[in-house]
Amino acid sequence: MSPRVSAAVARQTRASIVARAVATASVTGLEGLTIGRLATDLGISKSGLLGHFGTKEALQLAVLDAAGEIFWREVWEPVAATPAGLPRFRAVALSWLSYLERDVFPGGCLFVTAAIEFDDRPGPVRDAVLGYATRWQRELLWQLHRATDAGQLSPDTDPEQVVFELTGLVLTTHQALRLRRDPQAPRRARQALERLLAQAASC
Amino acid sequence: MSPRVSAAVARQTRASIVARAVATASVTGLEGLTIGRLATDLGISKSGLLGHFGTKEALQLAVLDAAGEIFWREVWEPVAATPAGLPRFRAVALSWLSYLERDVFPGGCLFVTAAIEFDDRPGPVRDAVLGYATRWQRELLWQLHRATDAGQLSPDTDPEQVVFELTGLVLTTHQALRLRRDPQAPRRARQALERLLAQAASC
DNA sequence: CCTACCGATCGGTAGG
DNA sequence: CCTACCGATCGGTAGG
Repeated sequence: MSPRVSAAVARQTRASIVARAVATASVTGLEGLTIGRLATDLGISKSGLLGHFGTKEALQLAVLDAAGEIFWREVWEPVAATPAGLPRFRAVALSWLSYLERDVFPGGCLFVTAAIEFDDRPGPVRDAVLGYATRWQRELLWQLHRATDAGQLSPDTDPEQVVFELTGLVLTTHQALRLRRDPQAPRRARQALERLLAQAASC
Repeated sequence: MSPRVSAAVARQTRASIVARAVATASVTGLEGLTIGRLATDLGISKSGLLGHFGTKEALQLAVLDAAGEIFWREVWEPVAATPAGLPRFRAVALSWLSYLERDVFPGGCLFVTAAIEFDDRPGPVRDAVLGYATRWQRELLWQLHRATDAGQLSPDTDPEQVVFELTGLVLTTHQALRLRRDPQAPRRARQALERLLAQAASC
């Protein structure tokens, strides 16, 4: 028996579901996603939609996966050619802030939202969110280690401290842009970033 | 005819509902609150609970109000006697971090959660969250202005920048404590705070 | 990918 | 007339 639609069409349908779900979840959160609403938006049935994932949790994991790919493409890839070490770290940090400014997701960064939503809910979604955050942090730490190895930053620099503070600048920028609608935030963040790097260069 | 229960008992019932809702909402978010679940937890009926507020939105606003009082009591009051200006600003900042560390709410700071949850949902709840955030920011700005007036910080200091960065330290500490379960976060935040203040003192 | 349902629960309101 | 609650149910929707 052949399936009613080809595997290629099914893949395309699944991709369109995930794309729509990523946009929706950035506004409502991953828990705020509902199968029925999403199906109606896409003009398909609930069961037709759910058939691609099995459970709502599997859909949430697929959304995180797709959001991760978008994040990588929008933040990392534009600066991947920058020389490794301090130049690349600065470029990535600025790219991260630019990504917030460009409203890549309609409701702000999906990972910022998901981290708050699932920090107290053990399970595969929390594990996935933590996994993405950890991998991103490791990427940043790696560039900082290369920067200290190359003498671009002081050997006294604590890379974890720098990443901790950069994450704070991103989170406060996110809040200022989305809650306060304050367009000055990225400028403030860039200013703080330069002080942070200057400090790390010469302490 | 007299009411079946006294106004005093009613007030007490309402207070116990709000207290429970604050704790629940810090974990599930303000939208994750449900009348039925809350009523069951408290051993009362849904309609008995809802009679105190009228709508779920009114309950959410009551929860924010109660959380604001707790925040004020836990963060501001312990340091209210500190001399105004820089000493009080530093004390408040440390108190804010200590409040995160002490797990005053079981699911982390309710305002951090609510800000993410409602930043894209216009309405009275968003307005209230923004209002609390703005008042808190003004309180911090006021101490910084007194600090510059008293010569405790350089006249070149940009108070809004300092509050922006302090907020970032609080948010990254919140994420590190709750998502990563990293107990080192408050120490990192205090370290960054001292550098931030030292910079503002002598630029 | 559909229609047709399930057990349950949603926010909110009826009369008593 | 008021309040604070009850058991039951309103119209709809949840995940499956």
